[in-house]
Amino acid sequence: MSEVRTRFAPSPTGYLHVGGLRTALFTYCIAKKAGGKFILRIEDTDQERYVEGANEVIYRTLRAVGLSWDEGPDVGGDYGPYIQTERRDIYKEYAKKLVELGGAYYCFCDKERLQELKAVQEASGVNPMYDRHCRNLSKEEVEEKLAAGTPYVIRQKVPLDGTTTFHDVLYGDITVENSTLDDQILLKTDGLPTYNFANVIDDHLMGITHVVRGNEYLASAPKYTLLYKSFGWEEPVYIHVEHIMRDKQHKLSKRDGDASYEDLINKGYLSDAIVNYIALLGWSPKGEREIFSLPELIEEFDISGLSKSPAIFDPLKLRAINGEYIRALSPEKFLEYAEPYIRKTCKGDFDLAKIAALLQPRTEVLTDIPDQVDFFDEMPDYDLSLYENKKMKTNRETSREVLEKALPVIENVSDWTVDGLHEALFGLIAEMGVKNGYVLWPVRVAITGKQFTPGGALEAADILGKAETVRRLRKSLEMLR
RNA sequence: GGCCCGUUGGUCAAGCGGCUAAGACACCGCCCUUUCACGGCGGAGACAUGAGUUCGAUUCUCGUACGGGUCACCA
Repeated sequence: MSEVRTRFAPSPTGYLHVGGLRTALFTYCIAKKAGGKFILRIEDTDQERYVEGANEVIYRTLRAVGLSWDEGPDVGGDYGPYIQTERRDIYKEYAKKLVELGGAYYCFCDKERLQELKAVQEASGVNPMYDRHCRNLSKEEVEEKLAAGTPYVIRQKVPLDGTTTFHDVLYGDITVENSTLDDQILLKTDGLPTYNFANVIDDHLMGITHVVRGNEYLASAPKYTLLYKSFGWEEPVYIHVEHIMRDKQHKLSKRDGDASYEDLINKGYLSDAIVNYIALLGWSPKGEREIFSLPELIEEFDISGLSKSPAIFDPLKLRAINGEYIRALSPEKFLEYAEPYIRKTCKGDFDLAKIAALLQPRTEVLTDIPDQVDFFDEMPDYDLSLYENKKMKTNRETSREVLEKALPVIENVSDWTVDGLHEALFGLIAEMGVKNGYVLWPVRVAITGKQFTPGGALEAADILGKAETVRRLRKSLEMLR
């Protein structure tokens, strides 16, 4: 059996949609699991949509997630070039060959005629299709127009009757009537191929064995099958994957602002978590585990786990998975990720490692961080009602009393560590014969000014330092008096 | 509209003729606990629908409904 070769073939739009990324991921896994090759090909035959620097976005993203390609534009390979605009002569050659083989023909209809035709067809409720006006031009007529320099396209010569069947791994055999198939354009006036032609030529020439692509190509797949037949080529294995949706009705789209890999990174998600999550959309592993690194994904991946129905992208689930990844990070690594976010609201000279340690179990996405650490630089103005806590049995009165007792105790702490503070305050708690929260709640409120904080009174005091802690306690006590 | 495809809890999903129909996220409750988290335990919640095949259908077939895709010199 020959080597498995798969390809990811994005068009450079300057934007890598998570749906595309997921397709790339599945494609990559299929190749790697089989010990095969993963190829990157850039489909840039639409010159009007050319976007400067778009290829770099693709390279950068795939590298960031670890999908390394064995062959591609920047790394080369035996089947290049890997950018379609650099292959235009190849397509032309094969288009002409197809004409000779009887699978295609020259068409000289201009866009105006086509537009009128379409308008008429639509008006009469007929499915818009090319009327095959040029399908039966004589060889002489064609030569003549060609010689005269008439602009032309090359169209596929679809059989007038009969059916075409193609096979998809997930959907099985799908059969359609040839009469429903249009004589689609293969080679455009500008000499470049359409996707419909280029993908067939390239996949064949590049020895692609498995084609993974979005479900939107399902409808045109029979036309590709016909093309392979005309050339006498063997078809690759097809795997059409369903879309990732925003909700039941709409695909996840650019305008939602979280449809690209980079959008997600900017929202504070970790690369590995994104990959892990999107793998779970439309695919499910055999067991119950759902956290997988890329190598584990390759190991675990199986086409039979792919789903035929669309999956709705659930940001909440991504958050949860991201949280798992964050918690699994080493403290050092987490600090590295967290520091820029901490620094957004906490500029002071604090022990960031300690802050990060408190943050790590409380962070699902990195962007959760700034709001959690905004009290370190300066205590926010807070409402005294914060001292009222039913469960702790505290109110403003009890808090004032407690703080009055706690202040001297805290001022006396010489070992300013969580342990030292623990010893001192728990001493007071024991002495007073009250519950921990009765003392610790008001202390925490008094030095943080917040209802919720990462860590408790001891941790906050430890990080704030003695001088600042005492200053805040005094200030809060003033407010309570 | 024609053609193609899909439909298991709110979401992702397992299931491949016989199960009390997994699991995860979210939700609710309890425990842990100095807040919030983390962690632990428990709970509620689903086979779109109608026929047929069968001793037996979530699973097979057909219809219906709903949803999606596609009908470009875009990919």
